[in-house]
Amino acid sequence: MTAEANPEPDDAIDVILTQWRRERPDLDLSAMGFLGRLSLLTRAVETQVDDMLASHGLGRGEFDVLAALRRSGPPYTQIPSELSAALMMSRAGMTSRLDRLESAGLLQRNLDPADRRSFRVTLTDQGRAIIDATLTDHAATLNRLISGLAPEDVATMTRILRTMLDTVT
Amino acid sequence: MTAEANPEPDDAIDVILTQWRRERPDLDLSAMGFLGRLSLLTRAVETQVDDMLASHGLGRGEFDVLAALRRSGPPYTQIPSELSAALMMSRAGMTSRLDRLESAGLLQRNLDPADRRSFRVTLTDQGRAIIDATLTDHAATLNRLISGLAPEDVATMTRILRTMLDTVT
DNA sequence: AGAAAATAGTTAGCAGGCGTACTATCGTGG
DNA sequence: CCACGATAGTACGCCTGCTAACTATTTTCT
Repeated sequence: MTAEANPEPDDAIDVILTQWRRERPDLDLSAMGFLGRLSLLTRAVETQVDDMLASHGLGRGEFDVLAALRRSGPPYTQIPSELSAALMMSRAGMTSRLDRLESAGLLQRNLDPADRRSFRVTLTDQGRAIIDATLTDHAATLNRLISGLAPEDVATMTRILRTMLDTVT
Repeated sequence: MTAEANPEPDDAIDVILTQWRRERPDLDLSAMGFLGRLSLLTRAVETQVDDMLASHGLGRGEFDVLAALRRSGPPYTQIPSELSAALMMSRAGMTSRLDRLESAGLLQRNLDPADRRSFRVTLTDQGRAIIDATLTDHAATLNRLISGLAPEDVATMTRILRTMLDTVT
């Protein structure tokens, strides 16, 4: 590999693909480069988001719960099953997230007058303040992460990702 | 939203973005749709890969270790620190992965003649057989996941992902 | 109406990461 | 040449997710 002024130099994934070509020339690697980079990028994005959230005292799980309540609009109330379904996680996991957030004073569990098996989970004023501040920072962080991309590339990616999500799910 | 024959109907992310526009019209959401779909897609891909790996009796962590050893070529040997660095994880986590894989008989830890602090981790014949069979299935799974995409879309995505990885990392 | 099935939430125990602290060994600057 | 900082691996305890099992309640079906 002695290319001069190669516009796309080898990255970590290229190195791995070269190894596979040598060791397993029978494999069709056409998807591996794409999906490997997808995975690496998601990991990098999540790391940066997690750092930003940590500066607001939140973990990603907690942030997701507060954001789901916030975007549902006033009175910022959902029941635990709705939240676990919206965030694609187990109800047991939601129980412990809610425990943490309630201990931190960011939300309340009140009795559900319509269903005595359930609760009404509501943002406190403090929770509302924290999620609103964090969201401002969050949007800025995400925008910074894509700032190196041409706007048409963002549009293209969005279109393709939408297609893939449709077929994969 | 009463568009007829909309070529791109609303998906889960569109619904969320609509909520944010109503609740937080001050936020610049241009990155959120893109990165939200990126995250969802990665999650979907990982779920499918994990299911495939489970049918070979492997977790993703174990698979990654075996694959790193396999693609390093004969004699399929690395030291634990190399592996933890290559897989971007802590050495403590690598210790427990290696414990599991050694108990399962898929690799061996031998003394490193050159450095008595370290070990030489090597695939066993059984480990070699399992990773080779799993890799065949893995490549097929990844190719199936992108089978709904036009080849030029795969190339476009790869180019953009490469750019982003460069800037984000 | 009443039995049976479904649903809501929690608890308990397991899994697999991480950071920290520790021991053993290596390498290097005086 | 040897003391001391860096490095390799590990044990320990914590965190946060999961599944399974359980109780309480609601819904459905006959």
